Amino acid sequence: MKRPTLAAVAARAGVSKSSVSRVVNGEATVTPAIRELVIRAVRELGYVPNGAARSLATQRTNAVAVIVSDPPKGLSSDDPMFSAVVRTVSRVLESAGMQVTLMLAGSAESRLRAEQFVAAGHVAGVMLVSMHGADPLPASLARMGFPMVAFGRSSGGLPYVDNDNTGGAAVAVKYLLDQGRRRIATITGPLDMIASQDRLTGYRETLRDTGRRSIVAIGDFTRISGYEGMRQLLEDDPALDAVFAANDLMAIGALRALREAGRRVPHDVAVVGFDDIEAALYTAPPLTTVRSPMEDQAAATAELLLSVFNGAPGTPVIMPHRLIVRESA
Amino acid sequence: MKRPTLAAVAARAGVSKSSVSRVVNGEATVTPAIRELVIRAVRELGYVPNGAARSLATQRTNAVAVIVSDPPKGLSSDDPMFSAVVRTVSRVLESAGMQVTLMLAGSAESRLRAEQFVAAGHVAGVMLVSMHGADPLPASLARMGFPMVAFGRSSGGLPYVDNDNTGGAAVAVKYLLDQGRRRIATITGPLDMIASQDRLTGYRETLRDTGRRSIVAIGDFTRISGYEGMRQLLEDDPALDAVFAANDLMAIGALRALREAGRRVPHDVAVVGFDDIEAALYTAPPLTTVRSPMEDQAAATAELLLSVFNGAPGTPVIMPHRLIVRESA
DNA sequence: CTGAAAGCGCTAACAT
DNA sequence: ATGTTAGCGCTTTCAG
Repeated sequence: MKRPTLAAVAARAGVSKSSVSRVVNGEATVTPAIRELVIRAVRELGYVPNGAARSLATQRTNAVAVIVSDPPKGLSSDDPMFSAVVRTVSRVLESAGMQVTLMLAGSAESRLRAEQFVAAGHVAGVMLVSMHGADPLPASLARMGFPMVAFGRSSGGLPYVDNDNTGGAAVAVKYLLDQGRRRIATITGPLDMIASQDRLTGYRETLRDTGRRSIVAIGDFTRISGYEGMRQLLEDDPALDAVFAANDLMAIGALRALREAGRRVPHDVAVVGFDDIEAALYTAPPLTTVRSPMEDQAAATAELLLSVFNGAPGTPVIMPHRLIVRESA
Repeated sequence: MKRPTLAAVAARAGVSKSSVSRVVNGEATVTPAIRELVIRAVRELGYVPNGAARSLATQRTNAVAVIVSDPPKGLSSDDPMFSAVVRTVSRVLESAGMQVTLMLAGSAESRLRAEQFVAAGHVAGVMLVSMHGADPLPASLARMGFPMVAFGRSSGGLPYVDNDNTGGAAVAVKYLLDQGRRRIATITGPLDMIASQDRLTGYRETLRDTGRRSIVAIGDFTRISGYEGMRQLLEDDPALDAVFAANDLMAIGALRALREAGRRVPHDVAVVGFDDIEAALYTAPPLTTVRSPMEDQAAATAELLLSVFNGAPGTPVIMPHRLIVRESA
C-alpha cells in the first residue's frame, strides 16, 4: 500500500509523465483533453506529489525556518510575545504558500541543529526571533548566504522590522514627568537584548534631559522579575513615585509587589508598561502602557521575508508606537 | 557557488561515495584511515548532506507536523496554552532529533494545505492540538494511516494525552460547596471542544448530586468572554456567590467584571479557575485554580508520538490534577 | 503540444 | 571493508 507516483498517474491516464507533471503544475500548454484525463487519474488515485522528489529536482523548497531564541527551560512558558509572533508569522507565511518550520535555538546544541538544518537546504529562508546580543547564530547563518530577516533589530546587520523602542520609552517617561512624578524608576528587560537596551536608553535620556537621576532594576521580561525588581526598587528608594517597566508582564509583576507593599496605584506609585498586551486591560487598575503591536510587527516581518525572496533589498522598517493611557498612571 | 555534494567530498577524499555516506551516517564498518580522510574533506568543503535527496532515497523523514486548530484571526492571540504547548512539544521533539513543522489549521483552506502537506510525505507523523469537535481533519488524516496523536482527547479515536477535566471540575465545585457557597455558576469554554464539555460535565454532575441547579454562561476560553460571561451571570442571578470558570483566562475576565460591579472577591463571590497558568498568581486576589500542568501534558503527548513511531500501541494517558487554593475562593 | 531521457544528491543492495 | 550500480519521484531540456 504505497502512495501513487506520478508514473502511476501517467500509466492510468495513458499519457507521459511529462504531461502529468505539466498538468499538476498548472502549465498552460496542455490540451484540454489530456488535462482532463490527467485530472481524473489524479483524483481516482488520490495522487499528491512527493515533496522530497520535487525539492530535489527543482533545487527549491517552499519552507522557511522560524528560529526562536528560547532559553532551555523556557523562562516564562506563557510568553505572549511568542504566541503572537509565531501565530501571526505562520498565518502570513502560510497564506503565501510557505511552510513554517519552527526551531528553538536556546542551547548550543539546538543552535547547531538549526544551522545544519538550514545548511541541508531544507528551507528557502530564515526568520530570526528574539535574538540575544551574543548569539552567534545570525552571523553563521548569514555566512551561508540565505535570505534572512529578523523580528526586531539584532546584531549582524540583517533586514529587520522593529518598534521604536527608544521613542516609546521616552514617551512613557515624558508622560510620567508631565504628571508631576519626580522619582521615576525603571525595570529593564535582559540587557543582552537590543530591545531592552533601547527602552532603557529612552528612559535614561529622557530623565537626563530634565536633570533627574535614573533608578534601575534589571529584569528579564518575566512577571516574576518584575515582581522582584519592584521589591528591590522599593527597598532601594522607598520614596519613588513612579515606575516604567520595559514590558507589560513585568508591570504586572510590579503591580503585585506594590499591592503587597501597601502602595496604592497610581496614587502612591504610577506604573507604565510596554507592549499593550491583552492582559494590560485586566489588571487592577488597568495598565497605562505603550502600544507596540507585536502582531503588526510580526506580519510586517513575514512580509519583509517574502519581499526579500522576490529580490527586494530588505530595508529595515520601524513601526510607530503610541501611549495608551489607562488608570495605572 | 553551489553547496558541495557527497560526490565532491568523495572526489576530494579520494574514496567512493559509499564510504563517504557511511562515515557521514556513522556506520561502524569503516577503516579509521578512510574515516579520517572523509572527515577532513567534509570539514574542508563544509559539506552538509542534502535533506531532500536523503528523504527521497530513504523514503523517510525526521519531520513531524504539529497542527494547531486556530481560528483565522486568532481569538486571543496571546493564548498561554499555545505558547506552552508549542514550545514544550518542540523542545521534546527536537531533542529526539525531529524537526517540527507548525501548521495552523483554522480555515478550510489551511486545513486542505495541511492535508496535502502530510500526504506529500513531508512528515513522519502528526500531532493534533486543540481540535474542535466538528473538525474533519483527524478523520481524513487518519485515513492516510500516519502515526498520529492528539493533545487532549478528540474525536476520531486517536491516541491522546489528556487531563482529567471532569474530575478537576468536580474538585473545584466540591471545594466551593465545602466553603458553604450555595449559588455556584460556571463560565464554559467553547462547547465544541471536548475539554469544555468535560469541565462542564464535572460542574453539572457535582452540583446535581447535591440537588443544586446549574447556572451557566457560555464562553470561549478568552479573557473577554469571561468578562462578558460574568456580567451576564450577574444579571441573570444577582445572588450568586461563586463562579467556576473553565479556564484561568476567563477567570481573569470574571474578576474584572466583578470588580467593576463592586463585588468583593472572595467575600461576595468566590472565583475558581482552571489550568493554573502563571498569571493566576498575579491577579488580585490570587486565583484559586485547578492545576493541570499543560507543559507536562505537552511533553507527554510528544513522547507518546515518539513511542508510536517505535511501534507502541499508543494508549491514551490521563494526567492527574490538583486544586491550588489561593485567595480568590 | 507531447514524449523520451537525463539528471537532482543520496542510500542500499550487491559484488568484490 | 570498499566500490559499483541502480534507483527514490520528480522536473526539465530537447526532439519530434
